[in-house]
Amino acid sequence: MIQSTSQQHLLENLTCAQHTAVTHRDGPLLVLAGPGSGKTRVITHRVAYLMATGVQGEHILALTFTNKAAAEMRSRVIGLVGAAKTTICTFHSLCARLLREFAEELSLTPNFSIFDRADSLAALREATQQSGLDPKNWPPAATCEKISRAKSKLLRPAEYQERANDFYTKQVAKIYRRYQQVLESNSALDFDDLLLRMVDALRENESIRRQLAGRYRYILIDEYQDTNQAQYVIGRVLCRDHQNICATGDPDQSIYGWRGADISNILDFERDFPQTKIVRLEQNYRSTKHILAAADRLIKANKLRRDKKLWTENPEGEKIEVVCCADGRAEAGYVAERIAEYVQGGSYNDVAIFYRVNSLSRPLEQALRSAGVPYQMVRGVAFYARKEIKDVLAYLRAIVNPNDELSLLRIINVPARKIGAKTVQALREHSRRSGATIRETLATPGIIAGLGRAAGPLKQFAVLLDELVNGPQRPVQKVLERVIRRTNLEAEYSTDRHKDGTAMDNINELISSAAQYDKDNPEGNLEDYLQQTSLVCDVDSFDPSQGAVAMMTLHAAKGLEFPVVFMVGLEDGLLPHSRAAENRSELEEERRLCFVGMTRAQRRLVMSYARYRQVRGSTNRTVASGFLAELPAESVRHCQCEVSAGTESLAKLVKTPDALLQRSSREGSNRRAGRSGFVAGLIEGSSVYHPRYGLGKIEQIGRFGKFTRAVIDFEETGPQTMMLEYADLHKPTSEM
DNA sequence: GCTATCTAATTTTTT
DNA sequence: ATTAGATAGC
Repeated sequence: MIQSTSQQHLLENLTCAQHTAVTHRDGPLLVLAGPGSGKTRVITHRVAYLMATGVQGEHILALTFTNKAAAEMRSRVIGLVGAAKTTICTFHSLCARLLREFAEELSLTPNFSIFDRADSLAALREATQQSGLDPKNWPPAATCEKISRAKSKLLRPAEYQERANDFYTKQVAKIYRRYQQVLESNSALDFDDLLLRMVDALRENESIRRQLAGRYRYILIDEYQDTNQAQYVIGRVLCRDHQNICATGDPDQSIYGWRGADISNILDFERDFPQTKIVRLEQNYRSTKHILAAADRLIKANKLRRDKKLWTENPEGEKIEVVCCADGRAEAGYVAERIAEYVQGGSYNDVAIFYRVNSLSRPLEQALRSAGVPYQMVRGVAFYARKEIKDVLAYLRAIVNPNDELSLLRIINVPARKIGAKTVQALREHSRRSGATIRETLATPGIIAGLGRAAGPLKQFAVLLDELVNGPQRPVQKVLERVIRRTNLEAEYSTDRHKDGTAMDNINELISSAAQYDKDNPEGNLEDYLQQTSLVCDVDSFDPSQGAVAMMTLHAAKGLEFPVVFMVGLEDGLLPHSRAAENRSELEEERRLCFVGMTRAQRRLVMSYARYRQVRGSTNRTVASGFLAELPAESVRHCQCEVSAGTESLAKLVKTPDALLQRSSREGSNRRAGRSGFVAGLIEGSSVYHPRYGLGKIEQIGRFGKFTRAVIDFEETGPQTMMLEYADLHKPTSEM
């Protein structure tokens, strides 16, 4: 076969197996790719190769699970072929986009809102009450999970109800039905609906299916082991005509079973798609021999799996370190110390810390902060979950989607404009009786006038909304600024004794992200912007170029790699998590999670556990994770973390202060509200030690809003005013 | 209607 | 330990 130079260039430096996967042209292809085996490279080169051999870019669809992965893939494809019209995105954003495109044929309103988890919970609370049940006995969070699982298995309320045998499930079915009505009346879809409605569209509307099958002639799906039933059907139906589906994944890295991911999708791929070409990528280019051998041994303990051999030609490297620490604080201090020592002012990018549950990040944050180690927490959703951000976005949603009552009711009294619960209740009652939306009721002077002293504020609110709706709708940045100014949110958040002023910082951050959006999407509009913000996830916010240590959950770590990895909290009940230890398949998923974490490491891997761990305030004795015992002894070095680092070692330097201050948390950007009131029994005259300013005496101490404000006279620098948070203070140990 | 204080419930992972 | 929701007092 004659190949052009550009094609040859694409195939350079590929191993035999990679070459096969890249050059496979038509028909189903399954790439079983072990960790660090060059999977992303295969996908991107395959896309480029398809294009080099005559496939139009716009006929290629590559689906990922996170926007981050999509962005990464897109930039790598662009690096190979230059600008491409290829669709590379997540399942959810593809569906959101297509549902808007075909809204009319699907009798959907194109400006539908996308409810995130918090919105869904609110809607569920509503649905539970409407079903005559008390949310106390039917917690929305639990119901939400049930419904989500049902949806990911394509079970509608009717089918779910049919299958409900016990009382509890029957009630959930009732709530489920109601919940769908609530979504419907808000013109809203939740995350699962995006997939579900797409499945419906593809199954029931042959013309849409045809169009899309013609548009997307080559389909690539990454992390196939994490697809759920709905995603499986979407992939399968889209390629029915041409069978050009390329799935990549690794059954050993399936960690989303709890979210409805069905591992049998990848295991049964050959059966679903006859004449599948299977390519196995087992050579690892990422990790040292010790790391890979240990991870491989661990995963071999899983019974429900097909064995494969992972191997590498990389050097042997250092042994894995398994560290036993006294408690969580000592563990965090140890990690911080080791990082500082490893990096030595060099590149913090190289280091990552993983944990099973988010709550473990707290002591780590404190330790890193006081050790002066820059860090970055991968928690994108947390930003969009903040009150002030949700408030501003709710205004946008109310503008775009007049049926979105959830958003409307959220902001009807934000900032406070004297429209209280009673008035809202009355308003809803009127709407319910007349069948009109709240928005319409708001525009009916006759009704408003009958609502007593709230009439004025309601009228003003209606006028405000109209103004916003009729104002310019782009660029998004301008719309945001207008909303913030006109609604007085700006005044509310900046001048007000609003916490510590972070609220306005966050809003400003939102505005600059909107500006970025406008830049990236010259054709963008509000709907699209809202869609993007609702579909961001944790990893999306991770920026490896920041020069900071990355901290994230094990789930968020998938797909990433770092030269140095710390895994903390290797304890029974935490890394196999207690909620997952009940049955074999859940335990095996925990083991896969551990496997995923370990295989992120390139050169160094440190796994630690603490003998005592604080859970919800109280300290408990722990047992080391059973997974540690499954690692091969010859690749592991056990060590003991002798003294708790940080606080206690500091204490030894000091004569006898009454309290130790951590480096002030107000300095960093990662602020967290502390506890109110006076702390640690500090009074005027108390002596304190601060890691930066040294010894000092409290001259004045008092309350400042939620915080304690102290003027401290330091021996070195003289008097300083400091805001103290509970989290910043420690009692020195007694034996000094 | 708003605010400050008390209480109960919570924590597995997330598109 | 932290936080959301409930309650009481302004």
